[in-house]
Amino acid sequence: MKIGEASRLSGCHIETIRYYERVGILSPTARSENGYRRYTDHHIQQLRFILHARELGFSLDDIRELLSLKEQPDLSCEAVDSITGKHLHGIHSRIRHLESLAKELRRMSASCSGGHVADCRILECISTSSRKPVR
Amino acid sequence: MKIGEASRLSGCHIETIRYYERVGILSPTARSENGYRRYTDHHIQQLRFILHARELGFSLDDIRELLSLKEQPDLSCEAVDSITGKHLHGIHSRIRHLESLAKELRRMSASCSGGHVADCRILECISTSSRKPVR
DNA sequence: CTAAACTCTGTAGTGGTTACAGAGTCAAGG
DNA sequence: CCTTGACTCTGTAACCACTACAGAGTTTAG
Repeated sequence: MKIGEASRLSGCHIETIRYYERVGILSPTARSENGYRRYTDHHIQQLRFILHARELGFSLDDIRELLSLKEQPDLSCEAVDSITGKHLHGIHSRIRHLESLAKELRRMSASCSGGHVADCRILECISTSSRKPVR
Repeated sequence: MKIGEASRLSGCHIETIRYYERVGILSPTARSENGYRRYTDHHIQQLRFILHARELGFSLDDIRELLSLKEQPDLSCEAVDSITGKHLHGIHSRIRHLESLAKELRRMSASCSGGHVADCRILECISTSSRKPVR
C-alpha cells in the first residue's frame, strides 16, 4: 500500500511516517517503479506501536529499543521492564517538579491583592526569589 | 561591566545572555570601543528576573510581556495575574496528563510477570492499546 | 613578549515533529 | 487527448530555549 493508506490505517501523519523512516525508527520501505514507498502490514503494526508508545510519552530512542526487543521473542522481558521503569521514574520526577512550581505560583498569586503593577507581589517575587534548582 | 561579570552576577550563561538580547528579551546593550557589550545594573535585574521566571516555567514570550508590564508601574496588575493564571493552568493540565500516563504505565507494568519478550504484556499493551488523547 | 583568559560573530545541533516549495505521477471526467 | 485534482517525492526551514562549537580579535597577568 502507499503512504496515504498507511497513514489512514496507522493514524500517523504522512510527514511523520517519512520522518520515522528517515531516523531509523520504522523499517525501511521498498519502492515501486515510480519511486513511491510501499508499506506492508508489518509497517502498520510498527506505526501503531510507535504511536501508542509516543502517547505514553516514550522517547523515540526508547521506542527504537522497544521495537528491537519486540523482534527477539526469546529474550527475557527484563529490558522492557527496565525501559518502562525508567520512563515511569522520569514522569514521577516531572510531576514532582511541576507540583512544586504550582505550589509556588499559587503562593505568589495569593499574596497579590490586585492593585498597580508597582505593588504587584507576583512581579516582586519573580524579581527577588531564588529557587533552589529542583533535582 | 562586561558579559563575564554580568554572567557571574546574574547566574545566566554567557551564551544565554547574548541569546536573550538577540531575541529581544533583554534590553539592548551599549558597546565599548572594542565592540564588547556593556551591562548595567538594570540588565542584571532583568537577567535575574528572567532566570527566576524561567525556573518557574514561564515561556520567553510570557517573560517578555511580564518585563514590559514591569516597566509600567501605573498599570493594573490584572495582566500579570492573567499570565500567571494561564501558566498555572497549563501546569495543572500537564500534571493531570502525566498522572494519567503514570497510572497506565503502572498498570501495564504490574500485569507483566516477567517471562520472555514473546509473552510480555507491556509490549502487548503498547501494540494494541488505543488511548483517547488527553486534552 | 607571550600565554591565558576573555569577547566577538556566525553557525549548527538538540527532540519530535510540522509545514512548505517545487517537482513528478496517476486516475477520472469532458 | 487534455485537464484537473489528488497523491507522492525530495529537501529545507520552522518551532522552543538554549548549548556548543569554530575561528577571529582583545585584554590582562606574569
